[in-house]
Amino acid sequence: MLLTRASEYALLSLDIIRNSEKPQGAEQLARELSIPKSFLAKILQGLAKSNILESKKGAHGGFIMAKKVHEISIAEIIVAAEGKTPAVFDCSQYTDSCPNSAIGNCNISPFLATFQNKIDTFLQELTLEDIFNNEHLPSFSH
Amino acid sequence: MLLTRASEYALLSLDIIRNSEKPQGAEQLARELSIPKSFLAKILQGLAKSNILESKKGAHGGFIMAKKVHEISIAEIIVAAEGKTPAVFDCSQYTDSCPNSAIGNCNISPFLATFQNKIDTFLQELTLEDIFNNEHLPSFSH
DNA sequence: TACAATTTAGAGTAAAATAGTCTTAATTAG
DNA sequence: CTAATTAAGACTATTTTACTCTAAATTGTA
Repeated sequence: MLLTRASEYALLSLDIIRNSEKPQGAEQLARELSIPKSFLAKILQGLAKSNILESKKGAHGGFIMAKKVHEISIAEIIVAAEGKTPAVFDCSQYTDSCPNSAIGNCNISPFLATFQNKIDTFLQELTLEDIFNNEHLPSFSH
Repeated sequence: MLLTRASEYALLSLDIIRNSEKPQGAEQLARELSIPKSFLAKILQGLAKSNILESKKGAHGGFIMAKKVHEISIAEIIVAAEGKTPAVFDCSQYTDSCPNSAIGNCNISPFLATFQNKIDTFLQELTLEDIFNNEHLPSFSH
């Protein structure tokens, strides 16, 4: 799978946070979404580090949006949640077992690069605002 | 990652087989590509079952193309190699831990469906002929 | 000022997926 | 008949995913 639960939880959390006035705590969000609190806390930390969320420590603390929803791309959310760009196939991970030692330069590299680029572009052009407003999802008919 | 080594090995093997007159054996292909023979054999079996390759048993046996390269989509190669369609994120795998028990029907479902459909379409429209001929790779500029 | 509620950081763990291996059986050209 | 090959399926090792746990730092409020 291209995405893991980290991205799922990040997006579901952001959907709640964007609609809240007060800071939302990890525990509260975890309860509302029925997902593990410790795991969610880690993910929210990542979103805060990436300046998608702003965190408030201490009593009545929690997380609020650090930017407006139309200023946040889905790409940056996923990168923050996953800790890396979601890859179609990462040759560089297999440096010592690449057939022909042709990393990034074999016969299937152009295809992989095109495919990866297509995904990157799609995710960069979509904002957090778009995905909760179906009409704004880009069509894929052409 | 969306794809595993199975798809990589399948595509690299098909690139050799499509350019060969004689049936190519698993051992021969594995040597040429410097990849594990037993693993490759499994992948080639899958391609044969999916009617992408034709297998010839016995002495001087091996694999030849079962169809023309322009009749084989990249989608069907990947499905045959991976044993399933490559998924962006498969909710149905988490039936008993879906936040809100809203499988396929939560707030991020429309986004996931659109994303998945985009990938499916891209792979279905590409043929084995296309990917080794860079000029035919669809542009991603628009 | 003390305390309770919170985030932060980092190490640790269990389950699942990936990337293989190995063995035995079936088939077939020569 | 035999050597070369694919087919099938069980098995194993490594890596990734999906968490948990603990201790420390921060901060609003009594």
